[in-house]
Amino acid sequence: MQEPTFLILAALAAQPLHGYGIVQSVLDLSSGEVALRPGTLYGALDRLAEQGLIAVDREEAVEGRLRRYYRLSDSGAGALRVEVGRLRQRAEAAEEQLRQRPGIVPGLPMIINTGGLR
Amino acid sequence: MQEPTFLILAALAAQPLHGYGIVQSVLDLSSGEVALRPGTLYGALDRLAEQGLIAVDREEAVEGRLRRYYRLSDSGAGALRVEVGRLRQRAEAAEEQLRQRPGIVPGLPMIINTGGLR
DNA sequence: ATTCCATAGCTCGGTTGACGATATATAGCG
DNA sequence: CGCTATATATCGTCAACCGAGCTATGGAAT
Repeated sequence: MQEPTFLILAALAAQPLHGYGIVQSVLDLSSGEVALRPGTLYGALDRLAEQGLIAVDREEAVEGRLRRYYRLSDSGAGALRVEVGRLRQRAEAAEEQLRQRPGIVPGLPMIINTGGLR
Repeated sequence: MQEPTFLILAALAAQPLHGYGIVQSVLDLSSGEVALRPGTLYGALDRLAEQGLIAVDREEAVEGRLRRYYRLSDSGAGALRVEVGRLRQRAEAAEEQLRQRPGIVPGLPMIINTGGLR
């Protein structure tokens, strides 16, 4: 699961949202780092609905415009929880590796002949 | 950055490794979940070297077979640290959303007429 | 008045990156 | 003799993300 997909599920975890609301929520959840493009959003929404991780909650007509609300399904919440665990585990493993990373080895002290002695 | 790429960088963080060694290390780091295929590995290795995140450390000839060791560059280590931070933040944000998730609402108590009164 | 921005939805084509399959080659084990 | 492990590499496919573009309304700014 990629980042946009993960964040869409996360956005829907708290409450049902319509497309534009998801974009706003994801922007918020990602500290402004992830701005979902329409292609990404609707592609993911179709895919996730097909997989049963999300479902259409309801459709509202507000001022002539249609608002389609999506809701996270129970299996979607499960998938999200699994993914959160993965992220945690990966982050920890990587940090442990970085801790073992050899830093700048000082080596033998360097003696520079400045030509001062003659 | 996707999971395989992230794990390759993580594997190289502790010490230089050759291709097959990376596969073993990634398997270990991911609790046995991620088994890198050759296509993924060598594709990623080429890409990461091109981006300057990794570099060829040395080449050894062991029993006629070539072993090409890769090493994480400083910018690669930086990229990995940034990514670890991202993962942490995403996991936390998603968990907070899940905490806000409405559970099973009990609703009004159900009164069932069993037909016992008459 | 007109332009711009925010809200709100959607389609299409391109690119990236992961994946599966396949190939090659050696060593060791059963 | 075949299987497994070690070791590297290529090819074609596919999923997913991205950018660009389109339609539409309402309010604010120019």
